[in-house]
Amino acid sequence: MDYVEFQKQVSLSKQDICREVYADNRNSIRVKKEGTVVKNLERIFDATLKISNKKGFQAMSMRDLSQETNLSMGALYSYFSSKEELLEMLQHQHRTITIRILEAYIHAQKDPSGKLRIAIRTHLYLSEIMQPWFYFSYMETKNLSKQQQELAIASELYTEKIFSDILNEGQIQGFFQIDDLQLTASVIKAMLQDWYLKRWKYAKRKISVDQYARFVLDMVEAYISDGKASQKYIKFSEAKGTVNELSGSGDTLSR
Amino acid sequence: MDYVEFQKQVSLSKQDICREVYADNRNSIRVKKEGTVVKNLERIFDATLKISNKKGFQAMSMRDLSQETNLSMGALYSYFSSKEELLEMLQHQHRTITIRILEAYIHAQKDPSGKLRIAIRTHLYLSEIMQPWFYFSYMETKNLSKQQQELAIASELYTEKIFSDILNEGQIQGFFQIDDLQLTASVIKAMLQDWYLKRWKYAKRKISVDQYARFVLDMVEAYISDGKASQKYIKFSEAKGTVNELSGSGDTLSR
DNA sequence: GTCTATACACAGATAGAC
DNA sequence: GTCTATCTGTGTATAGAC
Repeated sequence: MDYVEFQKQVSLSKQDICREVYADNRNSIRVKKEGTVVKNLERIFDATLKISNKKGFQAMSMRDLSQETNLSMGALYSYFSSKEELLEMLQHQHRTITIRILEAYIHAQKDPSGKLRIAIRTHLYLSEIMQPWFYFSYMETKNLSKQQQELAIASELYTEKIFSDILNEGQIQGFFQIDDLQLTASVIKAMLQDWYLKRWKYAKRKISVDQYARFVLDMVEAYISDGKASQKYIKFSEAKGTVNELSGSGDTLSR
Repeated sequence: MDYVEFQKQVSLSKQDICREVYADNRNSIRVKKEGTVVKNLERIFDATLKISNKKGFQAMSMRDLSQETNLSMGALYSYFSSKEELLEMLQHQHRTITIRILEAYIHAQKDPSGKLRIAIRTHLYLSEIMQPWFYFSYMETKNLSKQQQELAIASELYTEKIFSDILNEGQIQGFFQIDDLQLTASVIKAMLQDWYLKRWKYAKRKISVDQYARFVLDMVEAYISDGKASQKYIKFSEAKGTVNELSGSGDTLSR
């Protein structure tokens, strides 16, 4: 699987995301026509991510948002009851999508080597498609309430555990040779995060997400491989992995 | 060199830092008694880092800062002319100290393996001593002016170049075997950053900075080593490195 | 469903007493 | 050198017209 293939498979559109948000918030959103809601939520999310990722969510005023979306402040407040709620909607949606897609792809794999490979690629590819969402979630965690911060932390640890579970499985089955599973999973996450946190840098250098994925895999494999045998196995298994297609339609997220 | 040894060598105290800031800003700081300035700057910096790292610099009001420092708002404004200037002081000081100490330690090393090892350890140890400063600089870059943001980016790239230069030297001398120098330097940085960005996580798991340093070194060495020979060389060279002592006095930064 | 106009709380910053 | 009191702009949020 490469990035182009991943994009086709998930075809995760902005509309899809906004429809899902509407479904989850029918009570708090005062506007009732789905078409209108989806259209405006898309503008609101786009604008929020754009402005916040430039100068921070706290620094983005509702007047800024009003101008960027071409919606009045009154109109904005019929889609959420407070600025904080807008923040929570974005964070929640990001977490939900990430977990869902990551798990779907990993579960389609049988062996630990394939799982590890696909987990790393899926995370990178998803963060490529939804870069503004990933960046936003990371940088704006502080602005959440205590309660919502706990959720963000739990999600971070959960994702890490997905990786350490795979590593553990591979260790038990004798494919990997790892001293500290948790620490290994932790730095894998750090490398994945760098991709969306330092996007400007990689873009400037014209590093593609596939190049980066290849690099991370090489580095991780060099560390966890116990001699030539298991290393050969991993390299070989990269060729034969397949993934079930996932549902979705509409145009893709881009930025 | 381990962390305890590093701490003794640098003995980088809060007073030292504040004295330096005073020296750099004699014109803009209205208070003239050095003792008073140093004492109050220390309170101001402590409070700013504490509040900002919890809820963000933008979200910290001058009234928050006034309460935490036990200084009136009027008093605060005799140490800086605007909130933005306070931000710049912290960022500038952090960059200056980091570069100075990193370079001092690296230049004391002869061979690339020693340089790489000491560069990684020095960066980790310094970010351990000054964790609030590192975290702050990373998270608050957005709030800087365009001009100041350029400086922050330049600094980020400069640090990365320190690493890629070392890797390049090792490559030329035949110790390292690396496909992409820049990408390798980039993920090394990502791993170093994770240490101060996710401090809560490592603290909870009781991972010491020395454990983390050992782990990063192992991972990097596994990747850049070309067979057993060079790997042995690196491992061996770890034992014999020494570093010149650096000046400084007073109590150490802690948090 | 969206707009305009406005309430009112709080931000950063300063003047002048002590 | 520090404080108190206050100026003025901007923030979030809402009411009520259309």
